Amino acid sequence: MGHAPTILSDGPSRSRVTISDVADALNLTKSTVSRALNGYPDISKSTQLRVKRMAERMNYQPLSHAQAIKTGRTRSLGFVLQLADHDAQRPFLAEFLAGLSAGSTAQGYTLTVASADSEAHLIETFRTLLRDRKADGFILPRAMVNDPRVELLRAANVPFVLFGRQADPKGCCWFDIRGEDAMQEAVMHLSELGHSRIGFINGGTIYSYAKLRGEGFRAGMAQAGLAVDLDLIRENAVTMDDGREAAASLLDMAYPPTAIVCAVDQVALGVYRAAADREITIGRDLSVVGYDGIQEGAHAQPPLTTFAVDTRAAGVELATLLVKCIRGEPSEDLRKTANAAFVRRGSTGPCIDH
Amino acid sequence: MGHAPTILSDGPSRSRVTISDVADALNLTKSTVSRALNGYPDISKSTQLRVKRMAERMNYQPLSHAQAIKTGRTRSLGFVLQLADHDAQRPFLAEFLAGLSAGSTAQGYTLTVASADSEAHLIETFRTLLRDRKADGFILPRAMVNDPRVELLRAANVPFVLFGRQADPKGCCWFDIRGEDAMQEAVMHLSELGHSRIGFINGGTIYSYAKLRGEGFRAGMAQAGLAVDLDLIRENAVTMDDGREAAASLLDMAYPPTAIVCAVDQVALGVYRAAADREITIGRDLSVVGYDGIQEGAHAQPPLTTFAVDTRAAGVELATLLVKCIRGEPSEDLRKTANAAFVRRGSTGPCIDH
DNA sequence: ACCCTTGCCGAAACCGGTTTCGAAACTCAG
DNA sequence: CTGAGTTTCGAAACCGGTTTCGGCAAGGGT
Repeated sequence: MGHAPTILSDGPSRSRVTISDVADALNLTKSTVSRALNGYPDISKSTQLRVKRMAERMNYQPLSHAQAIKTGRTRSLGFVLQLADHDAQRPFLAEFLAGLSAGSTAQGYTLTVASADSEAHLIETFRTLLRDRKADGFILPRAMVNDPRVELLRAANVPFVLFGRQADPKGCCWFDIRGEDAMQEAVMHLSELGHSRIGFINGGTIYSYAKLRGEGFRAGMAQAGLAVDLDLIRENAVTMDDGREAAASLLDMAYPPTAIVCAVDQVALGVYRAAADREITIGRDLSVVGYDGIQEGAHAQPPLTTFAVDTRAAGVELATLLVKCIRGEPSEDLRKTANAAFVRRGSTGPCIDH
Repeated sequence: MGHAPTILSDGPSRSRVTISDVADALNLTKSTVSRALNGYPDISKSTQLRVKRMAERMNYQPLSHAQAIKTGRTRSLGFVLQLADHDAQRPFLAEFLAGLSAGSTAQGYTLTVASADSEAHLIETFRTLLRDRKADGFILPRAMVNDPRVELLRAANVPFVLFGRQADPKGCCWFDIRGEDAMQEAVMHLSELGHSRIGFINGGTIYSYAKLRGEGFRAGMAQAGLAVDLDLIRENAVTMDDGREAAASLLDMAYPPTAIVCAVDQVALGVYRAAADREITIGRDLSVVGYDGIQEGAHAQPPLTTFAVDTRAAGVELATLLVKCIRGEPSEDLRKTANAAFVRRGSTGPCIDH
């Protein structure tokens, strides 16, 4: 834990170790030191080693904005948070950001955060960020089906990674959780409990995950040998109120479903409310499965059966991918997915309908 | 919404407007342009105007990292988020960060975010951030009583602002919500409802707000003409589980309180659980007041009476203060507080004890 | 008419790096 | 021993700004 002696000498003499200091210490020129540290082939192996050792010993670290002036790269990753999609990302944000910044610093990058309140403001924000070279690449949370950010960055030829997938993968890197697999598994779980009238409340239609999760639900029904009843499907629910409303319309049907799969935990909690309004006991009269793994789910009554997403790990992964993308690795090699973890809790139980 | 024509010309020719371009356009040297834009007194008013107009017209914006190399200032604000204090800050983070970044960009600054998982790692993170000049100043959330961040930055003579106050104000700027006033108001509210046995569950002892809120509670009791019963006071509760535990010990007393004031909403929700465990109906058998204004409070059963904090506005305020601090305004002038807004909901009701 | 300010601006150094260019030294074949 | 080809490095330009310094012209006092 011991760090260099005089990093922060008091007073105005807080001068850093510069590349010239390293050069002087070795009786070399700074150009040689620079090339040695950057691994140029015209520096002998031996001096390269000498330089790297000395740099280490002197605790030398190039000033990122000093190199940026010539190279154009700041060694920083950009993240623009949108205030529009309210509750959707709020609970995850802390974890996600923690992951992002941890991943960034692990790669020697910093994280620059900006915000935008409207969509127009959003791409304007990207524009100025680009113009001022504030970031070498961007992390785009919540991939959308027609994503203006993707269009902009693709056109500008700036590296970016998506949290979520994209129909047109051209130039896209991404990391995503296979929500479709989770939906499928949810249906299988319910089917094994004896449910056959299974409702589905899908998430925000503008997001690319909605289509996938819808497909996952259908795949699950097919695998369980159940017919999909379109009357039991609702789309575009994001908030708790959305969920309450959608669930209301399902529960008030003549033959209501005995189980409901939700693409989003918040929505599942809305289903709880709709059920409470009708004195339906969740876990007994109605089974509910969510997706996301938010805290409130664990504390709900009964605790929500759901799929936990490791948002933190996703952040780390995305930062790592983005740095690789910036370093020039082909984007086809930079697409990864992972699975959510099924968390069985009290909101699902055997079907007692007939 | 029209922006400059060729900000992002495709291909490698995406050259920006530099200071030399502006100089050439005016038949001046770049030194003159620089001094004109920075308001040096040795440039005539007329040319200063000419330069500023032309810079505007050409959409010129100095490259922050190019100036940083000489000035040492990056025009960016640093924010280190601590992963240790879990739930405490999670719900607010999105709003807070939105405020910070909005405030930063409004001042022409960017926001650089780093993270640290332990306290040792925390100050190490600050050290490298300082060494690499990643930020001109720092926003410190959750002021603590003995705050290592304050000591470090004070010693290094680096500008910073606190969200929260500090006992030793030397060199400190801050913005804070007057939680003590809220606590006092909470007691008055309960007293007016007829409560006299009022419990108090305070927040994390390491944070500087705890002492203040404790004083506020006592001030409220004094104002209401009630004696403070030390048996009804609990300290250092931050999470929901903490709250449940503290409430349990209060409710299991021979003469339990008829109302409980909580320094933190999460803790208040823990009180809900403890009450539910004992089939005590909140709002009727027991009144509860929280503080923070988290969403879950509004959705709880019954909705939680609390004090809403405008976290977003706090972020904006802090960023603004920090920029002023960086610009050299004396820190004594940079200390502001605001009040939380009382939100009366269903968790408080008349005392029906006797 | 002369000198001394003062106002205003250009020239040039500088910040901490990167990158191009050319030359010295060292190889190796003939 | 010589000449061509390689390594390996230093010198210097450059990136986009800031800041110091000095000079020229206008103004003011005597």
